[in-house]
Amino acid sequence: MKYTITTPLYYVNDKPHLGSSYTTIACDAIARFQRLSGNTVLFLTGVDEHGQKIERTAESKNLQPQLHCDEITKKYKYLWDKLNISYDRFVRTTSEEHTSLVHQFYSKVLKSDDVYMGRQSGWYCVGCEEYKDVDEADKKPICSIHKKELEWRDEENLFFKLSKYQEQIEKLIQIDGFISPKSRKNEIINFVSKGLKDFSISRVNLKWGINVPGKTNHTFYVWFDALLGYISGSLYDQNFAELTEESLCNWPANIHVIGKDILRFHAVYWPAMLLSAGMKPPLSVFGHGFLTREGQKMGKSLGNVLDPIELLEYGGIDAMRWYLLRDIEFGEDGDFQMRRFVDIVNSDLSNTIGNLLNRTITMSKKWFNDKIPIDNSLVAESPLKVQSEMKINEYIQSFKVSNFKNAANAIIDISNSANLYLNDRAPWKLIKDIKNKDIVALDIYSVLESCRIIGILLNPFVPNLSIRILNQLNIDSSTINFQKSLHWGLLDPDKGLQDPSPVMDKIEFNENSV
RNA sequence: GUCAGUGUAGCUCAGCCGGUUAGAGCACAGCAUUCAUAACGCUGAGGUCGAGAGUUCAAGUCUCUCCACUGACACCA
Repeated sequence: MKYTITTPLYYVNDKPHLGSSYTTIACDAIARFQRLSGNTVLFLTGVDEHGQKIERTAESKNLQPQLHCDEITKKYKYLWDKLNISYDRFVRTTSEEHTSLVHQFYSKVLKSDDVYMGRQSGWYCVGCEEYKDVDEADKKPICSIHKKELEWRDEENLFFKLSKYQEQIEKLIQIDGFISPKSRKNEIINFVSKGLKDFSISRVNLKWGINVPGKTNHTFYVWFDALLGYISGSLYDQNFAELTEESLCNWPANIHVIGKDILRFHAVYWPAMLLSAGMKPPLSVFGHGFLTREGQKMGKSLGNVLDPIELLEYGGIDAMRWYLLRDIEFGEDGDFQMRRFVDIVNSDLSNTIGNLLNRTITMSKKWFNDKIPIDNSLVAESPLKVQSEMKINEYIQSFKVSNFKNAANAIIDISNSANLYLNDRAPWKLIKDIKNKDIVALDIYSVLESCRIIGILLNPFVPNLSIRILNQLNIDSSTINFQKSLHWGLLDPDKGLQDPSPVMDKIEFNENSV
C-alpha cells in the first residue's frame, strides 16, 4: 500500500521555530510507523517562499527575495537533518518545476470555468496578507494583530468559484476521519454551512510570486501557489513537471498534517481547487494544536521563544522527540515546561526503559555468558508475552489515529511490566541455587524479548534510541518491520549481546539552560 | 458581541448513562535494595473536582448564573 503524508510547506518569513519542529516530528513518526507497517511512503515537506511579507522581509534585510529564501530554507533543511526527519521530498515553491505545475493546474481550473475577474477593495494588512473588516468611520485603521496601519487597496483580482463546490465540500467534510480532531471538524462544518464565498487567487502589483499566464502584473495569491506544492512534491520525476494522473505518485495524500490555524485552507479551499482541476482531494487533514511555554504564548515581544536548536543541544534529539510526542495530546494545545521535559524524559527513557535493558543484559552476561540456554517450547509461556501482545495492539491502534500519547504509553506499560516481572521473580536470588538455572534463563529471555519489542516500538518515536537499544541486543535495526518483528520469541539466544552501557543519559535540570 | 470547547492533586491528564472513603503517571517523602543509570520495587503525603445557586434520597458527573483560558465567526505561513 502507498501512503503519502505531508507537513505544511513552511513560510520562510523567519527561521524554523518549535512549532514547525513539532509538526515535522509528528509527521516523521507517522512516516516511520507507516514504513514499518509495510507501506510505501512518500513523506513530503518543504517551504512556501512567495508573498508580499517575504518580499518586504527581504527588502528590510537588504536582500534579494530569492537569497533571503535560500538562507531560510537552508536553516529548515539543517534542522530537519538534526532532528533525523526522514522526508523523501523537499518542495520549494520557487523552483521552476513548481512554477510550471502551477501554470498547468491553473489552466485546468480555467477549463472548468472556475475563474473570473472580480474586484476587491478594503483595508489590507501586509503582515496578515489579508483584508480586514474595520469600522467605516476609522480613517486610519490599525491591524489589531500587527499594530500597524492598514493600507487601502482597491484592485482587480482573479477569483476562484469556491461557491460552486458548496455541496461537494459539505459531503467531503462529513466523511468520518476526513478532519481531525473532531472538535475542529465541527468548526469547519459550521463554517461551510454558512455558505462558501469565492476567494481571490491573484494579487496585483506584487512581484514576488508566480505570474498568472495572460495577466501581466498579476501574481498568484500565496495560498493558491503554496497548496500546489503538495502536487509538485508528488511528481514521480521532480525535474519533469507534467500534470497528468500518471505523472504523480502516491496521490491523493493520505494525510496533511498542519497547525490548526490553516485548517480551513486544507479542508475546504484545497479540496475544492483539486476538484476543479479534476483531481482527487486528500483523504484526511489533521490540525494539531499550538505550543505555549511555561503557560505563556511564545513570541518575540515576550522574548520567550524556545529555539529548537537550543533545545536540541540541551536535551538531545531523543529527548526532544519523545517529550513532544509522548506528553502533548496531539490535536490539543500543549504547554512546554522545562521541568516536565526533564522529568518525563529521564523517567521514561533513562529509568524505566534504559535501566531495564541495562539490568537485564548485565544479568544475562553475568550468569549465562550471552548464551541463554532456553527451552524453546517454553518461550511462549511467558506472562510477559500475553501482555506485550495486548500492548502492541494498543500501540498500533493508537498510532493509526495519530494518538502518539497512547502509543507511547503502551511502550511504557510493557517496560513497567518487565521491570515488575524481574522484581517478582528475583532471578538474582534464584540463581544462587544452580538447580534454578533453567528457570532463570527463561525469565531473563522473556525480559530481553520485552526489550526487543520495546526497541522496535520506539523506532517511530525516537529512531536513534531505538537503534541503540537494538544494537545492544545484536539486532540489525535496518531489517525490522512490524509484521515480522513483533512476534514473541524471535530473539536468538545464541547470538549474544553487546556489553551493557546506558542507552540514555539523564538530562540534568537547569532552569536557565535554554 | 455571537457560537463552541476547556477548567479535577505541584505537573500532565482519566473519571461512561449521577450512587460507597475522587483515580493514574510524573514530581515529592519514607522503607527496602543491587541484577541495574542514587535506577527497579513497596508505602505514604498531596484535591472544599474554577465560583455560586438549583434539581435529587444522592452531583466532579444534570440545570442556571458568573469567572478564567482556548477556538470559530472568510481569504493569518
